Amino acid sequence: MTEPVPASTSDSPAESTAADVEQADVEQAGSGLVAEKAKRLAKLDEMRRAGTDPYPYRFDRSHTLDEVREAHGALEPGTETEHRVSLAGRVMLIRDSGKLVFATMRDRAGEIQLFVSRAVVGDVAFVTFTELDLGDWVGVHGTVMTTRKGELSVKVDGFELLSKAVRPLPDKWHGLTDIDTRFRQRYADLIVNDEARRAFQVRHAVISSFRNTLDGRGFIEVETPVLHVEAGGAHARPFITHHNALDMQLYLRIALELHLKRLIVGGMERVFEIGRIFRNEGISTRHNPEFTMMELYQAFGDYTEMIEITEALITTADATGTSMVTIHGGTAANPVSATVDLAQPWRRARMIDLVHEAIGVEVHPSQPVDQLRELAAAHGVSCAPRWGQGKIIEELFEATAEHALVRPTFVTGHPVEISPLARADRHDPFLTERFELFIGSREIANGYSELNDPVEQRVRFEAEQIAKELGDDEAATAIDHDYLRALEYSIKEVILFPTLRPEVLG
RNA sequence: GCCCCUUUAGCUCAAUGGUAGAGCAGCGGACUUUUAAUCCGUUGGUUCAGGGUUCGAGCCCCUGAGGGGGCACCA
Repeated sequence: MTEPVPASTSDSPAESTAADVEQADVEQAGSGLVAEKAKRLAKLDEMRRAGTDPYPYRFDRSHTLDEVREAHGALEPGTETEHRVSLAGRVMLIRDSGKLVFATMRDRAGEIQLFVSRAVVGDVAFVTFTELDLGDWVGVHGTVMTTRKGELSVKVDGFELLSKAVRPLPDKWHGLTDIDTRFRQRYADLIVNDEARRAFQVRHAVISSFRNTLDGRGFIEVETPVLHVEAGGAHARPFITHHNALDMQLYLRIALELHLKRLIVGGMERVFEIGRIFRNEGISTRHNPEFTMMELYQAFGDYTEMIEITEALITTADATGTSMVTIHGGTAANPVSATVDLAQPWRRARMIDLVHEAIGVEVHPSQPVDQLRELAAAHGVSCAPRWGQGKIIEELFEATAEHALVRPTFVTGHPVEISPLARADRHDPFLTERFELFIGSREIANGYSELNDPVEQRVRFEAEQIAKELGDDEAATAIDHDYLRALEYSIKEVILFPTLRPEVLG
């Protein structure tokens, strides 16, 4: 990054040039990178001496690169048009063949080839163009054409540097592969890795679709506090912070739930929030201390309606333009892939039935606990002494059935023991009206008919000894409502700047 | 937190304990339809850090740091 010279400084650019500053670094480190930067900084000084601003204030483009491709993508090879365009983009590749230079330019939406002929732009401008570096941003003027091979190009007749890149790009073919470097220098990752850019476009499309879908169903988007007096709504260790004026300890929220429920109490009937939450736990490729979660709550419905909404949210968010997707799941040792048409109805199955399918033996929370313990042991699941039937069934499910849930599957009927907030199944008092959506062997959504009997809720909480959840009683006991906690985004590939250990800059 | 793997040029990667290399990028040269352009030449290194063994360490040993994977926990 080049710092602009402050207007008040008495140093003139000629007395203290960027190249001079860099020269000290050359002597210090002497690496190829420093030498390369020094060359590019010297070019900047040269341009300024010649009266050209290497970082001009503005460039008015006529089209984005995908617009040009859309309008002229069908041109026959060897076509010249009169269509004039002004385009802006970053120089990604240069192919110099003497008196003719080809360059690949890219903006956020596409790429196009620049056709720069010495005979067209003139000797001086041609040399200037060949002095561009990979990574520079340029604005070009010219006409749309195709080469003999049919490559859509712009025959450049004028151009200007829009922003000089002082640091070289990563390998033009391999890009950046080191995951650590990709996250630390996300800007470089976004420049060279198509998949990195695409992930965030898809993420935006999905969230935008969620908003549209919920808006169409009468949901209101809200923002609730991030700073909580009590960190509730989930089981997780919170971040602790402090408010000076109140001299009070506060927690960063670990869930959206508590305030959204209060809004249901207040009669808003249908609300949702897409918000950042914070959990002070381990960091891994799939766990970031801060991540985005969506929760939505609807009064008067039950969990079957929430299942329907969940399926609609995802099938409507066709960010890829097709309902056919390939899903990767299974385990690391035994990966499984499935190509699925999301438009087909998704399977719904009770947890106990999935366990039955997997091990060939029927299970139910009403069974004697010793019987389930033996079954668990037979499948390599070691049980803690305090575990009841419900917990053992869940562990059996995770050990024997979960990995096979590659296609979207709603797992329902979780045992009461492991679902302290869910209402009992109206047909089976040992189970709850709850679901978890599994896609690719991973849980991505969770919801239920909420327990709304205050006495029963208190009994459950006390039985579970979940002290932190007790703060939720006020909201839970005041009204009759159902809720869904739905979709969560959890992988770092959709987080632009994941939390990393501080980098030591040499 | 535990186990395994890993860290070499700007990037992607090599290198039996015996002079640290290649491709790309960069630099110089040739080329007016290339497209990872091609061809010829060429610069560039605190081999993550600190100790140790050895005549000699990128390589072996110890300690530490960063990263990746797995387990545990979760989302």
